[in-house]
Amino acid sequence: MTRKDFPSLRLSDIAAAAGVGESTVSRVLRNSGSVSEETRARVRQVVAALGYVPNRIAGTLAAAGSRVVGIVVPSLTNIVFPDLLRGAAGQLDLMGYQAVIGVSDYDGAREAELVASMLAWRPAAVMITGLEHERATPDRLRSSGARVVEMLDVDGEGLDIVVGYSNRAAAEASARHLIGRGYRRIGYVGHEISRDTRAGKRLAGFEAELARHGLALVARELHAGPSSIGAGRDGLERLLARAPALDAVYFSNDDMAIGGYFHCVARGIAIPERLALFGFNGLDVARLAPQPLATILTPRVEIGREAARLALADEPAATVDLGFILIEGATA
Amino acid sequence: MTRKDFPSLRLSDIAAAAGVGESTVSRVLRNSGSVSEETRARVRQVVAALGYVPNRIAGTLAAAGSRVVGIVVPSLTNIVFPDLLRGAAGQLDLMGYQAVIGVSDYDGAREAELVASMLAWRPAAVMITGLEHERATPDRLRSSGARVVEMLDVDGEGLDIVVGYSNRAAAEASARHLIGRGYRRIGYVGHEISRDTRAGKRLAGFEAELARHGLALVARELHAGPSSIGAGRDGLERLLARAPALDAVYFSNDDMAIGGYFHCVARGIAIPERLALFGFNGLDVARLAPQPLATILTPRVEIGREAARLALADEPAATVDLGFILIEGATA
DNA sequence: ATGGGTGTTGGCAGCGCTGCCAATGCGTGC
DNA sequence: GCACGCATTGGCAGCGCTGCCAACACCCAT
Repeated sequence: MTRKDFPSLRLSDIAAAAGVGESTVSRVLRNSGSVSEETRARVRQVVAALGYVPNRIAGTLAAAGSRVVGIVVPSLTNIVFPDLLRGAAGQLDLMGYQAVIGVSDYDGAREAELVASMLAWRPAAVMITGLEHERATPDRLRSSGARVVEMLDVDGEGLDIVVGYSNRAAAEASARHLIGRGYRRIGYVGHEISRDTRAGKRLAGFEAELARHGLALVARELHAGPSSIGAGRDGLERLLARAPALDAVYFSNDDMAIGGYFHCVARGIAIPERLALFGFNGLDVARLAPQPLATILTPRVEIGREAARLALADEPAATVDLGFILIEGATA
Repeated sequence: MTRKDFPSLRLSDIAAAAGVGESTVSRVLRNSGSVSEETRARVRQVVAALGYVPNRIAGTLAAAGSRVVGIVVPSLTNIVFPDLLRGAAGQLDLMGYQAVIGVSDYDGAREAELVASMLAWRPAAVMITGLEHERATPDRLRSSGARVVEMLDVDGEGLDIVVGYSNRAAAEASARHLIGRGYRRIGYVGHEISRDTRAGKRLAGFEAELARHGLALVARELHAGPSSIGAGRDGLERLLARAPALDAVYFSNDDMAIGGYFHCVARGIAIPERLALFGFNGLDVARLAPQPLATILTPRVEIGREAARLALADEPAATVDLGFILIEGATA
């Protein structure tokens, strides 16, 4: 079968077949204006019989306002972002909008490009993650007329709507928890904090809280790449080789922490007696491990949902902090 | 700041500012046709100075062919689908296309709706998962003129392009592996196989292979909901309560299997001596566990990438089997 | 009978771009 | 000197729909 010149049906075909005007068909399809029950039924029947699918490209152009929302996430490898997407897509769907996605690989330039190409679709809103963006991005967004939602971080200035939690506060809470349990020789295993700015903020918050208690990180191990279970596993191994006397380790997130946990189990390192572990995100895998990981549960799906809702609501700019929950677990 | 009537720039504004015709600006923006280097530079400069973003809605309507591809996945909870999306989105991006996504929650009716609403955007292609769809879906797709790619399963008839692996063959290989290792009292822990038809095919293939060796499943436990680590953990617990003498368990996928593994570790059940475990998908978490899970590695990212490539290539319908790799691991 | 609602319907401009065609200027070959 | 080809450019119809306005039929109150 060839792929060209498809004789696609148009509104006027339906109008002709139903013996009504185009406007009437349009009204029926959009459930707007008043149309008699009889006419409505007839048009519906013709639409179904011919299998007509309205062309939303044309509709959008004419109506000057698209039912599309662009979403740019830094990664799809960490389940955090699919969770966010899930919340957003579900809510958008409910409101009759469609999600267009882009993956930036934690690259600001890539994000800028993706935002630009999404704006070409004149989306009703653009949803991005974090508050730090390349120079051009805010300007482009502002002059587009689209609502903008920044997700997952409330530590800083937003462009329009911000929905997330405080990475700083979460890290501080983590530090206080470890200190409260008596841990003093604390290390850190993380990934590229220059690209993942939220992880960077957590590290900064964690260190600041340690400092307030007269402590400092004993050692740190940074993986040059995105977070992963493997990176956490290897990272902890290297960290312990350099600083064997640690009594606790703070990880940049749960992926890393689960890797660390696996390393300890494999090596027979007693948790939490010999070494305590603390993560971030509250992933299923962390919460259901034989020893539930001490971590911070973030309301990712809710953030996506609320972000989508606010993006399409006609409300003023605002910052919404959805908070987090510290899960004590059994590893710290 | 109000959100209405944004004085968006149009092609004609750029043309006027640059002192050229609209066609020339259009040619510059699309790198098509011949334009003198001098004019090209001038137009580019004006576009940059004014921050003009072409309206792709209008462009698409005029050119009758959109640079959009619709992707419908059943879930985002299982990392398998984000992986698929990642492969697809990356490749689409490379080819200058945009991905519009929908999540069907393993519901055929929902899938049908999502497909319909995507077709309203006149996508160049639609990518969906599996070969089983609601009655209306294939008809709609066929009459849309869009290329169709069905992913993750090659066991059956496809509509157009099919990219995946054989769930049946993978399950048979799993069964042979367990049998070859001497396991005979085999159980199954799975999730709703009526909705996740690929998991259903694996179960059928597994049982068929057992039968060929004169064996049958000793017991099975089905969770009434999507797969998850928690479901696998609880499922194995219930299964063992009913059938304590099992020597191996086949899981519907790695999420379930990891849950089972966690259950065994928590309960001190020796793996694989007392009980062998076998999963499906080859997730990171399974491969990096203290005892790597015996599982089947599926090329999900590659499937997404290849599916996107073929969807936009001008080639005839075809089925591409990207195979799978059996990972022996340490749990079976 | 008249005027003015009310519900229903059709006509048509125009959304911002692209594709096609015509117009122009200029160099070449005979 | 003339016809022709080529590179470059501009004009404009039209993609399929929506929004606006006018038209019409009917009903009710006056």
